[in-house]
Amino acid sequence: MNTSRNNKLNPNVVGRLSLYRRILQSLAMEGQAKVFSHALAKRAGVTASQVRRDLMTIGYTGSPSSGYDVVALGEATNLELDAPTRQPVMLLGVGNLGRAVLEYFHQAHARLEMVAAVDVDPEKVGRVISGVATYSAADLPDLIKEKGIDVAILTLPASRAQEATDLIVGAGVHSLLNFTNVRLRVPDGVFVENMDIGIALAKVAYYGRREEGRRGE
Amino acid sequence: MNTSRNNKLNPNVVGRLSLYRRILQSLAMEGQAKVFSHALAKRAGVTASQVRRDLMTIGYTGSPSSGYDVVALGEATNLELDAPTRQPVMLLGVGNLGRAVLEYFHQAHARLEMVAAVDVDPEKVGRVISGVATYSAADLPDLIKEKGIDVAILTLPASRAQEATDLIVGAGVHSLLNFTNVRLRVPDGVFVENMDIGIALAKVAYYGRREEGRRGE
DNA sequence: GTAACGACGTTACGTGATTCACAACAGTAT
DNA sequence: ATACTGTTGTGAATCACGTAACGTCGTTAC
Ligand SMILES: NC(=O)c1ccc[n+]([C@@H]2O[C@H](COP(=O)([O-])OP(=O)(O)OC[C@H]3O[C@@H](n4cnc5c(N)ncnc54)[C@H](O)[C@@H]3O)[C@@H](O)[C@H]2O)c1
Ligand SMILES: NC(=O)c1ccc[n+]([C@@H]2O[C@H](COP(=O)([O-])OP(=O)(O)OC[C@H]3O[C@@H](n4cnc5c(N)ncnc54)[C@H](O)[C@@H]3O)[C@@H](O)[C@H]2O)c1
Repeated sequence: MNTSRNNKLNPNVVGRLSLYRRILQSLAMEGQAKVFSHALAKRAGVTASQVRRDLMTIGYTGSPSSGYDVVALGEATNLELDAPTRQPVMLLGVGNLGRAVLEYFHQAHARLEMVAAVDVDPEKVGRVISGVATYSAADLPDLIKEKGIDVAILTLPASRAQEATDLIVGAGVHSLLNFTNVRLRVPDGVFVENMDIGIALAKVAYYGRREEGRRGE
Repeated sequence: MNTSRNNKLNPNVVGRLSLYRRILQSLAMEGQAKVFSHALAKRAGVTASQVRRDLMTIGYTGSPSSGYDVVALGEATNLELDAPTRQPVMLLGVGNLGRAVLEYFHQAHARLEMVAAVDVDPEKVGRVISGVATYSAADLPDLIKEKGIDVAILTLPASRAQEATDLIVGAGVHSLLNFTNVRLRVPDGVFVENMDIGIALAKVAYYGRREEGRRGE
C-alpha cells in the first residue's frame, strides 16, 4: 500500500523502466543500435517527454544527434532495477493460476529466482511442479529464513490470503505480488502490488458496454 | 490507452466501485446491514474521503447517523457497473494462463459471459475446455459478429498479440484485457486494460531488495 | 563557414485526482 | 428541550504526475 523504505524510485517509474528495458531487448534483437525517445515512447505507449524524464531520474544521458544507445541504456536500466544478486522468490498456492505463474518463471527475465512453492494440499506437497519443489505451509517460516526470501507471490484462495500474509511478513517477507481479490493489511515498509483480475474484468466490461446512443463508427 | 466513447466514469473510479461492491457482498454475507465510509475505506485500502467522493459520483447518498445501507449501495453499484444485459466475452489463447482464466470464469461475478475460446492449436480447437467451446482462429470475425462480442481477453503469445488485436478490433471488439507484455496499438475509442505480470514482478523485485544500509526492524 | 535542424536535458506548467475541512444534520443522552 | 457526538456531502486546497516548452548543442547542408 505504501512504498518501501529505501528505494528512491516510485512504482510508476519502476514499471515504465521495466517496460523500456523489455523494448530495448527487442530492439537489440532486431539489430538496432540506437533509439530516439520518440521511438521508444511509441512502442511503450507513452509520450517522448515521459521517456526523457524517466531516463533523467536514473541519470542516463543520450546524445541529441543519435539518441540513446540501445545496449548501454539497457544495461543502465538493469543496473537500476535489478538486485546485485539473485533474489529468491516463493509462491503460495499451486492452483490453476499458481501453476501458470510457475510455468511462466521458466523464461524468467529478471533476477528473480523461484525457489519454493507452498501449498496445503498433501497431493502437491513434496512434488516438483514446473521445476519447483513444493513445500508444506507448516514449513513457511523456516523456509523463508533459511532461503532468505524477501518476495512472495500469492495465488492462494482469498480466504487464506490475510493469514498467510501475516505469517510470511512476520518471517521477513516484505514485498508481495497479490493475485487475490482482498486488500492485504501490512505494516509500513511492506510493498504490495495487487493484480486484481476481477477489477480488470469490471473495467473491460464497463467500457465494453455499447450504449444505445452510439455515435461514431 | 484512452477511455471509451460514452461511459462517464473513469477507469480508476470503476475499479474502486468494483472493489466496494465486492466488499459490500462480503458484509452482506456477514449480516451487516449498514456500513460507514471509514469501515468501507479500511477494507478497500483507501481513505474515507475517497469512498465518499466515489459514491458521490454515482449519486448514492447515505445517512449521517447510520452510514450506507449495505444492500442498497450494492445494488446502486451494480446498476452503475453492470450492463443491463449479459455481455458476451471471448478469450484468445488457451494456454497455461488462458486455462486459469477460463476456470476462474466459472464463478463469474460480473455480468460477463464467456462464450468462446479461440486457439490455433488443432489439438484444442473443437474441444470444450472448462465449459467453453474452443474455435479456430480462422473463424474469429464470424464468431464476433454472430455472438455480438464486444470484449476480449488476450492470453496468447506476445508475438501474435498485435495482429490478433487488429483482427478483432476490426470485427467490432472495443474493450480488451491484455495479459501479454506488448502495448497494443488501437484506434481511438477502444479500451485496453493491461495486466502486465512482468512489470508487476519487476516492481516487487525492486521493492523487495534489502539495501545494505537497512534501518528499521 | 555558417545557418538551419533536430533531439536531448531540464524547468515550468497544467491537469486531474486525492485529501482536507467544515457546514448540515440525525440520533442520543441528559 | 437542548447540547453533544459522529458522520455525511461537498467546495476548496493540495498533491502528484505527466506534458509542454525551451535553451543547448552536435550534425548536416549549402
Ligand atoms: N485463476 C484465475 O484466473 C484467477 C483470476 C482472478 C483471481 N484469482 C485468484 O487467485 C487465487 C488463486 O486462484 P486459483 O484459480 O489458482 O485457485 P485454486 O483453487 O486453483 O488454487 C488455490 C491453491 O491454493 C492452495 N491453498 C489453499 N490454502 C492455502 C494456504 N493456506 N497456503 C498455501 N496454499 C494454499 C490450494 O490447495 C490450491 O492448490 C484466488 O484467490 C483467486 O481468487 C484467480
Ligand atoms: N503464464 C503466466 O503466468 C504469464 C505471465 C505473464 C505473462 N504471460 C503472457 O500471457 C500470454 C500467454 O501465456 P501462457 O503462459 O498461457 O502461454 P502458452 O504458450 O501456454 O499459451 C499460448 C496459447 O495461445 C495459442 N495461440 C498461439 N497463437 C495464437 C493465435 N494467433 N490466436 C489464438 N491463440 C493462439 C497457443 O496455441 C497456446 O495455446 C503470453 O503472452 C505470456 O507472455 C503469461
